[in-house]
Amino acid sequence: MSVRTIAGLAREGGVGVETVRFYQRRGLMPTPQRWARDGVGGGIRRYGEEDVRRLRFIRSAQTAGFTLEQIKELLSLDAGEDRARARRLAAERLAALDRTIADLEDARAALRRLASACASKDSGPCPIIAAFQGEAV
Amino acid sequence: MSVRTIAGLAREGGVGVETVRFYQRRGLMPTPQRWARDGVGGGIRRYGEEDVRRLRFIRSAQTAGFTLEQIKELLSLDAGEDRARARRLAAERLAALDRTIADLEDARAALRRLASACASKDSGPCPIIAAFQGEAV
DNA sequence: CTAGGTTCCGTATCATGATACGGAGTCAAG
DNA sequence: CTTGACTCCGTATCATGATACGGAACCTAG
Repeated sequence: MSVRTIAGLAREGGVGVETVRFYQRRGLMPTPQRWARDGVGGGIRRYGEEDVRRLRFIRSAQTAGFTLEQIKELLSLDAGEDRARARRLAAERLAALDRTIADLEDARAALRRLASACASKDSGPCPIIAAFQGEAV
Repeated sequence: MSVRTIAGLAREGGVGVETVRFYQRRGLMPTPQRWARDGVGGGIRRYGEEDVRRLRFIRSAQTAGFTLEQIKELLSLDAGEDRARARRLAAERLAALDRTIADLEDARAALRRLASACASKDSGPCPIIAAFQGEAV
């Protein structure tokens, strides 16, 4: 499985074909040469392991909260020389990520309060809004 | 500070005036009666503490990952009797939240790998994509 | 009582990430 | 050498959450 079409690439990356094409238009994924047959015209584009890794990286970086624009920059840095820039992007995202995780943990606590406030009985008012009020800011 | 206009409400809720109006259109925030003066015509709408709490709840619930549609339902449940439904929504979101937090922690680990892989020197290629490859699936 | 800042309201536009559509080209199996 | 699935490409549309605009009504200070 070293060479695949766009559908195979999409499958391995866990996205749809249209999404791969969307990334190509945005400059996040390469648009390889068409595999010309003997004569005229282009054929079908082929993709390799490198492309699968790249696609998976995009998904991971998205999870980390990078926007597609930032991911595009990271991809260009991957090959480039500007380690300082790469480090700075990583550090910024790391800080933002830590804030996000802290916020989500507050939210989790609120949800637990909500769940336990509504735990017993099957009817009667359930103070949903109140359960979210005691949050650390 | 018990009565305020939309601008005051927005400020206390940490959002813009247009956002409050957007929530009103979406049915997330009430559109109170205009404070009619003596005679004809409406006046300006006024908002109280209750509205501030409601607005802040919306922001918190958003942080918890609820969509505006789901938040709308939560708000209707807050006053209602269907504790079972409320509990189920909370449990579902809690599970999703735990998955999200786990994903973000993986992402954080990847970012740390990236930072340390690029730590020394100020130039030369920096294996950004590779830093994201060793993730727990 | 008038000038200015707000409010109100409908409608339009944006940003981000993705998905849909349709027609022409390509390919592989039968 | 056809048929049916897939590719390619441009363009259109969606979903979500938010912001902008513009004119009429309103309200308050001076």
